[in-house]
Amino acid sequence: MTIEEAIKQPKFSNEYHKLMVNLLYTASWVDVKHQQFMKGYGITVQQFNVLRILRGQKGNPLSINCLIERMIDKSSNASRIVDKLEQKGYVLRTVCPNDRRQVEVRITEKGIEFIGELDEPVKSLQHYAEGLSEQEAHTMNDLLDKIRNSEITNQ
Amino acid sequence: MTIEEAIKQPKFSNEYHKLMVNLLYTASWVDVKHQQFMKGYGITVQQFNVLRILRGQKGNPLSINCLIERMIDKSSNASRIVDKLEQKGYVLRTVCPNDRRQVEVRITEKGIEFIGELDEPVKSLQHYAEGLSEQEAHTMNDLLDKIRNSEITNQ
DNA sequence: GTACATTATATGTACCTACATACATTTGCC
DNA sequence: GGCAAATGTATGTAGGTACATATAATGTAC
Repeated sequence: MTIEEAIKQPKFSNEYHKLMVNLLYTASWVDVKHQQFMKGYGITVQQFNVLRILRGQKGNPLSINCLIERMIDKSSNASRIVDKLEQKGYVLRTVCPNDRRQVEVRITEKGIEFIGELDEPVKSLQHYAEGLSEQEAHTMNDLLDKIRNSEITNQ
Repeated sequence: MTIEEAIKQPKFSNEYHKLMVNLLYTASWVDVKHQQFMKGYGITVQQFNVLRILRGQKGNPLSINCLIERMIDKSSNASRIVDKLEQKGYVLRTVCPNDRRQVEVRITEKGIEFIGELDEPVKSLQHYAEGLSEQEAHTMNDLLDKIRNSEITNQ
């Protein structure tokens, strides 16, 4: 299905307008796929991403602020996502002794086990990109970076 | 800024994983830009999109269902978005005489005037894509379509 | 034409997000 | 040390989203 068919708009004013719509539409489409997948494991996409970031720290804790820096969607509320993960027993929160304003968040054994079970099935989500050749994926990565970085010249 | 820098992840397991993250991150980035812009006009992105769809109908009404088909984010609640637009006086809702289950939504004069004021400034949002050449934009549109359409073969 | 399924929209609910604000702690300056 | 600014996190609130369900109108089989 072309983007024109997907949103029943026969034509766009130009290739750039079409690109903006296509980008938002496709990302939303991918996001919904992720949501549906995660739901089956009783976790949200954001919670999963935080858990995966923490696992990547290999036992070292991360402050809430550092967590936000590493999140894909930085506008969501990291504090409350950590709340949910703590309730599930997947992470532990402790006040940092050096700076008592900071909170050290670290993944628990239970969290590591849980996310480990998702490693294989989660790879299937990548398959959505694998309709592209590696060259095409590379091209697209470059173009996405280029969109974000053309901002300054366009102000 | 590369996607690696943006989310402080030094490397991805492969180009496909990177692409999924990059796609979601970039779309969220663009969406935030749109949100911030629309906020200045007292309207949300979804409300704006609905209003623009209705204007495109050139006076003809559209049912809620037809509206959903044309929306970029189909999972949002069209009924309540129309509520908000009706409260602002930008659209009118009437029961369809032929099928009294359906609701005909049409844009008002006030709505047309309002959205007309946004035509020029809204073009600036497209500029985010204009860091790309027309050829690159075209390539990217094709690749985005390809991602969504490779689904079937990946099931 | 009655019963049942289908369609179109609206609404209730729980959760999520954006943003403003609060609160505690630390830092820098005098 | 005392005070203002900065920093890090949490929370309150309004609104948005996902999904289940409700309501009403229409279509269909008999």
